[in-house]
Amino acid sequence: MIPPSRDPFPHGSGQFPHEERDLGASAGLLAAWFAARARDLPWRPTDPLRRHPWGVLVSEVMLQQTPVDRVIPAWTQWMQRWPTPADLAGASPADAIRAWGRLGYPRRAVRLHAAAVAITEDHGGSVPDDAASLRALPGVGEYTAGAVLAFGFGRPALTLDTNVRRVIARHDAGQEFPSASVTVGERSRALEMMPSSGADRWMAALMELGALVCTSRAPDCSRCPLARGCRWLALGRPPGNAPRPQARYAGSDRQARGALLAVLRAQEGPVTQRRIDAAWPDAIQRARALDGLVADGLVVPAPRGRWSLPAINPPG
DNA sequence: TAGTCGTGGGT
DNA sequence: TACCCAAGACT
Repeated sequence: MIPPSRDPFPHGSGQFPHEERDLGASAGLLAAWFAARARDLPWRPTDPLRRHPWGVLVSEVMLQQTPVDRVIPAWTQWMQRWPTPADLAGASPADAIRAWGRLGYPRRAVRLHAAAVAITEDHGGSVPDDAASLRALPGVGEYTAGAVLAFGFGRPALTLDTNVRRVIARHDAGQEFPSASVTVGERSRALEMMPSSGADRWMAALMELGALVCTSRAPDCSRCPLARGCRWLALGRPPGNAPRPQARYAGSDRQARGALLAVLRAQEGPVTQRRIDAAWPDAIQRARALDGLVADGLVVPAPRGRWSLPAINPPG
């Protein structure tokens, strides 16, 4: 059940006041803008016949909460080193964690490696092209599965990421921010608006618009191709339900984990407990962080009380 | 569902 | 200086 106050369309789509000019009706304007302004990102092949689902999957996992500018060089090196899922599956998780570098949220590297193993063992080395199989891969949720289907295979799949959801919330619902999580109403309305052909480009264009123009903090409505039909702009851009702020990072377990893992990444072999102890001052928090890293498969115990990145694929 | 999980650049 | 934010997934 959706709390009425969180649903951007509390009266249902049938009574939507601007239904005659929602985003679906502006697809042409959006397509023209995208053709002129889309960034040339390396995982976006200019030739639709040369789609690369593996490259798309790698990019989408890297882009989970990490800005595009930092993903580009990491993705390029990753794809040169592991051009197919089988190539990555043949490497160790430790190699993947080190190649992940400082993209952040390194559990994603472990999951991407595990996904490569699953693709190799269960799907003949080819990225699966159905939603259920994609969702079964480690680290692949609703958004990423849709993105692989749409951008990797050209299928008409929803990619309701934070950008798309923000553009829809503003343009169609007149609200500054979308709700905390995707609602069933959002899915159904987006499906209704999705064009019958070129749905993948429509999703990519909405995403690009949210990333470049309709940004979270400083939207530039003067450069927006959809400004004329934007309900939020027409209402005078009223402030809305701001998303919950992130937890403080300084002094957090996350920072402790990052400090410990940085030591493991920098050294080729196992690391002594002394080196671990020197990486974070608080012993209680340090132990908690190390436990978490082990639980996440980022660190494994080594002989003589030492610690290392997982050099061998875990069983299962 | 709300909390957890990195990192660095922008304001 | 302190936030704020970035193509989410998982529990």
